[in-house]
Amino acid sequence: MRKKKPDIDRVFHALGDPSRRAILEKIGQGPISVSRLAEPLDITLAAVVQHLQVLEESGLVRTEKVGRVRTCRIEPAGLSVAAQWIGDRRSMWERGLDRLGDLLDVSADGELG
Amino acid sequence: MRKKKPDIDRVFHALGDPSRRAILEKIGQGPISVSRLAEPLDITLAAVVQHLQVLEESGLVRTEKVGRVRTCRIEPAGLSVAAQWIGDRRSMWERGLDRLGDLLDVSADGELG
DNA sequence: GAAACGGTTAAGTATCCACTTGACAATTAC
DNA sequence: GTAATTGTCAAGTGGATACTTAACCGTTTC
Repeated sequence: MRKKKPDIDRVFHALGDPSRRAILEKIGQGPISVSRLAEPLDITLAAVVQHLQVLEESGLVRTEKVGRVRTCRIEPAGLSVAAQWIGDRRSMWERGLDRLGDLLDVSADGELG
Repeated sequence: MRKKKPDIDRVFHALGDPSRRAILEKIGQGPISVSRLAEPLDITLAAVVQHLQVLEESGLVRTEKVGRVRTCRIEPAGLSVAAQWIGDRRSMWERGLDRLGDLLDVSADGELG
């Protein structure tokens, strides 16, 4: 099955790694350089660069090099892809459960955006 | 780095595989048995069972065995975990792009996507 | 009881993936 | 120019992961 990666694949795969999420969150606090990103992370610069490549290809991050410094920033549209995929299914399935809900035990749930 | 998997890890990792998403969507149409799930999928029953294990451990799917038939159904709370993680970051970052931008060291660039 | 059905499990394989090291390139500082 | 800074690239390693086959177990059907 393993072949090429559609967008949604890349995004979810990118988000599935804790180091990558840590990097994302750091970048989310504001534009930042690669080496500053690597400092607190317990992995080598090279590893961070590889993660950044994944994040960039997935559309979650945008980077730009000026002089010898590459600056990373969040690309919010990337997360939107995932958000929409999830949102679509969620509403679909929750509606579906309403129909069957009478027959099943949907008694105690308070989670709904 | 690779160690234990927090919830969010499992969910995103589970969603990162196309076969698993296909399985999810099928289950989303209504409760279904394992073998009926496998039929259209071009992978063996055994592989489907393994994917189901991942989906169940991630909280995206719930299964129940009656007699010799295991019935699979969606567990909407699983997706909620992912939805919330994304939602939190998304609003944070979108707000952040308006405000934090000029407070931090973004001195030399005024261009925004 | 035997055969068919529905699923489970174990073991093996090939690929992917996160990470490292180490050499190198380009920019900035001295 | 030389040295430090910042990042890039290539190759290698170990472990995870997606898949297969094949033996097996419990359930239903005959």
